[in-house]
Amino acid sequence: MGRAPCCDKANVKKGPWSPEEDTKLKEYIEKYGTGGNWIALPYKAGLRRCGKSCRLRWLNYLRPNIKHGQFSDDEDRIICNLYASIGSRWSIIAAQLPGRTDNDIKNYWNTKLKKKFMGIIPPSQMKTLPPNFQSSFQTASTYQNSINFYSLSKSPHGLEALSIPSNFLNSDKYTTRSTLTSLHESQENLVGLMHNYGENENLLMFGGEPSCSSSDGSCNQMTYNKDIEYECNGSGGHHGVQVGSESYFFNGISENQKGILASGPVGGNNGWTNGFWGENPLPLDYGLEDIKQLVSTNDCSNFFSGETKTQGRIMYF
DNA sequence: AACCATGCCAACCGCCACCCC
DNA sequence: GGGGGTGGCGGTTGGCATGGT
Repeated sequence: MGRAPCCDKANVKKGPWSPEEDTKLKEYIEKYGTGGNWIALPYKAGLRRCGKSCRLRWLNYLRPNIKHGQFSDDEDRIICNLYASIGSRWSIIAAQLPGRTDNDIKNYWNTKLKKKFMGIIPPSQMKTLPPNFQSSFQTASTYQNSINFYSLSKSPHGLEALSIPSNFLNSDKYTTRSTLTSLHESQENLVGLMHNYGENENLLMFGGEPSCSSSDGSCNQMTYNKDIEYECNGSGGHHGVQVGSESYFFNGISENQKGILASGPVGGNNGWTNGFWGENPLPLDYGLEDIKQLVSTNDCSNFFSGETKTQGRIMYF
């Protein structure tokens, strides 16, 4: 026996709202409020709509001070920063943008921002890449100037922004726009460097054989797997942790902003790492306190809801 | 002009957490 | 304590608009 529906599906109207329905709903809520019960509201307001539909219509369109239309550069930046930090928690992101709804931001991200910051590699550059990486990889060649690593961890430090010095990178490796290997090696160096941060449980690990996977066959997303073994610093001091196969997603390329956002499982269930590095990385300067609070109140092993916990992600900005 | 592909966004669906009885 | 009802959320879909061939 399935779950009881929230309304009588046979007798409710679906689809776009008419101006008359909008007026009815708006007038009712302005006069009586929601009464804390959306399910009963449509009946009281004389609407043949599901309560959930009324709620959505009010929250996303009818309520006062809703902002529609063009997103500003500031809003873009905030969305990207927060997405980089907390993922697709649209309601939390929307809370940082007065007048914007989670649905609006979600649509905006999915239709525009994602493409803006995770664009497809131009065909001219694709030729320069090894076949396996074509349409997946722009290479790390332009990211060498500085590295910033933002970590989210379960450590007592909570959220930390770690600046990694530019001389960390071997510029020879990083200035050749060639293969995944150079990036791979640099990333392994990064792991070593992160390792040196001592108390943190945070580590970032890359490696192994790339493979292309994409639901639409366009191959603009690549999964990168490897059986790996590495050490991390746990709360009890240094100890070795062996980890099985790990996957990272490479989600496209952008010419506009250079950098990488990465996240991945660390030490089994011991932590979760999420980071961004690159040239002129977006400053993580907005909503940091909010994020800190989120981190402090959330189990970071579940921080990326909906993600397979054994998988990580990489995105290009 | 007609057809097709793509973009966009409002709305829906289903899951889950929370609250109250 | 637990079970049902509800709200909230994120993912997905459907249909209209626009652009390209």
